[in-house]
Amino acid sequence: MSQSLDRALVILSELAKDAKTLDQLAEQIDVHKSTVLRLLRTLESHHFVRREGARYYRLGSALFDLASQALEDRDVRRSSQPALAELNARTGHTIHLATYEDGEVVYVDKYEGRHSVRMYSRVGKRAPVHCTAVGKVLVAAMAPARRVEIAESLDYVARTGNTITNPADFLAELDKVAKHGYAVDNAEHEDFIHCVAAPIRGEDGVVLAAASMSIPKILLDFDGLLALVPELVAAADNASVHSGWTGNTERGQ
Amino acid sequence: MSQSLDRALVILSELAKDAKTLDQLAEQIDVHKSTVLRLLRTLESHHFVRREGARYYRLGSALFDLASQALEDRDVRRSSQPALAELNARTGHTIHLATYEDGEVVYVDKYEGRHSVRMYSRVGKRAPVHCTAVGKVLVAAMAPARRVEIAESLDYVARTGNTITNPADFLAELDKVAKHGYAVDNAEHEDFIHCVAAPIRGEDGVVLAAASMSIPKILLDFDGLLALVPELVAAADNASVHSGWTGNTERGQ
DNA sequence: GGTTCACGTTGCATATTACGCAACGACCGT
DNA sequence: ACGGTCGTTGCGTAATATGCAACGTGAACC
Repeated sequence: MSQSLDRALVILSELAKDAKTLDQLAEQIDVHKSTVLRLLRTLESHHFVRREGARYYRLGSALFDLASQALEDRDVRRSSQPALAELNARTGHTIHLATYEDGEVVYVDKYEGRHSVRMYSRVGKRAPVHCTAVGKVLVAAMAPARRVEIAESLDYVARTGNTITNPADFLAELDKVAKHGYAVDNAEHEDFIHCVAAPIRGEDGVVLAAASMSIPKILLDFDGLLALVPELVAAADNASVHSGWTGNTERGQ
Repeated sequence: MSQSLDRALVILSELAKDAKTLDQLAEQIDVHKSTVLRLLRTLESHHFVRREGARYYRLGSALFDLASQALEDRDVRRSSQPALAELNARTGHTIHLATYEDGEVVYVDKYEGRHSVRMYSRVGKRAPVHCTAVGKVLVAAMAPARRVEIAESLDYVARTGNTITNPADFLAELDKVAKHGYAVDNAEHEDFIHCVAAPIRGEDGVVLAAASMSIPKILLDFDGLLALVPELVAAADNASVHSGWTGNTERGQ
């Protein structure tokens, strides 16, 4: 809708990948150097980008200034922190905290695992709902009608051989998730990793977010993964309590 | 330089303070609603803002996506992490990691203290160099000529009764800092808080960043603060080693 | 249940604003 | 000293963002 703003935002995404020169940027987004220069100058004046030496541009400090304010808003993040940090410290596995945002999952927090297998995830990154444990948990928490609506609007990109690729299977999976109170991603997103996830609830039992543990398959087989479910659910419930959840703890099987 | 982009960036800062409605934003930045709406739509399409309900706008996930990428770039942050986290865990005090960026200090990382006295600082926030311990450390590390240049370009806003308010005093302070290898902020920035800071060095001894401990005066008097200097310096040196510093450990007194 | 706000939203005409161009200038390497 | 590679500038043009006024929509109130 606003061309120059749009271009500026594209520039920011480009710079996120790597520091770039004016010419490189101009070529990549296919606009004249002078235009890019003007945009960069405006961005720079607000500290959204900074120059490195004479030619390179990098993302600036305003980004993490705004980001840390934006994150403080997300109360789940803070209230879940102790429980998740503890789980991470005790198990040494990678923990993600995620929320649902129009058709996708957004990672709101991440606790790096000790066995640092490079995982392509990051706070702020988005991922599909159909092939992630957190995605399943979040959608499973919605009203049946909404589930169907979402299930039918998805893209079902097959990330691995195990990825669910049609609405019917996805809805069936969601039923299971809703019944059991946790979700599994059996290498449906990335080939060498499987995950379990559980919901974090706030007042009135509304699901605010989902917490997951991601473990390389080489490190733990599927049965071993399932054995971790109780620990994860316990941590998620603990986080729920700190997030305003007052529902009964003896959840019906 | 680019009006619409400029306005959009202002909108983002406004939203950082609090979620706002279209009308509120239009009034605050003094442009027509329809204009704001178009900007918001573009921002929304890139996930820089998100709608909350029908009327409220909030900062979106793209911000922390970019921010975490931007922060990963700043290697000091990662390499200093273990040493600073340890110091924070052991002492329970608030630790800041900061870098210098055109005339100001930028907080790159923060480890919250246990005695959670509300401090008005945040990752990404900027602060003046003349009244912060980290600022003194960073400027003191520069060549004498550059120090003078900076000292003369500063604003010297008096934040408290102790704030240094002229170039001569600031330069004298910098000499002391350079000589001792650490800096003190004796309630020069905020009335009830004093700090100590030390440099973190990389290859060739270049100062990459400064680490500081901030402590409420009620909790510890000035002598007590000074007594913490060795611990801080040790942690900073440790961080230096992990940041590529190979200089001699027996620094001349 | 109807009336009234308080918003968000749309289409359109205007000129302001951002655009691309081409020439300039700074810097670096040879 | 020369060529090349970038960043930078001024300018005329027209595309683009703007403000306006009218329209929807939802909630609140009587």
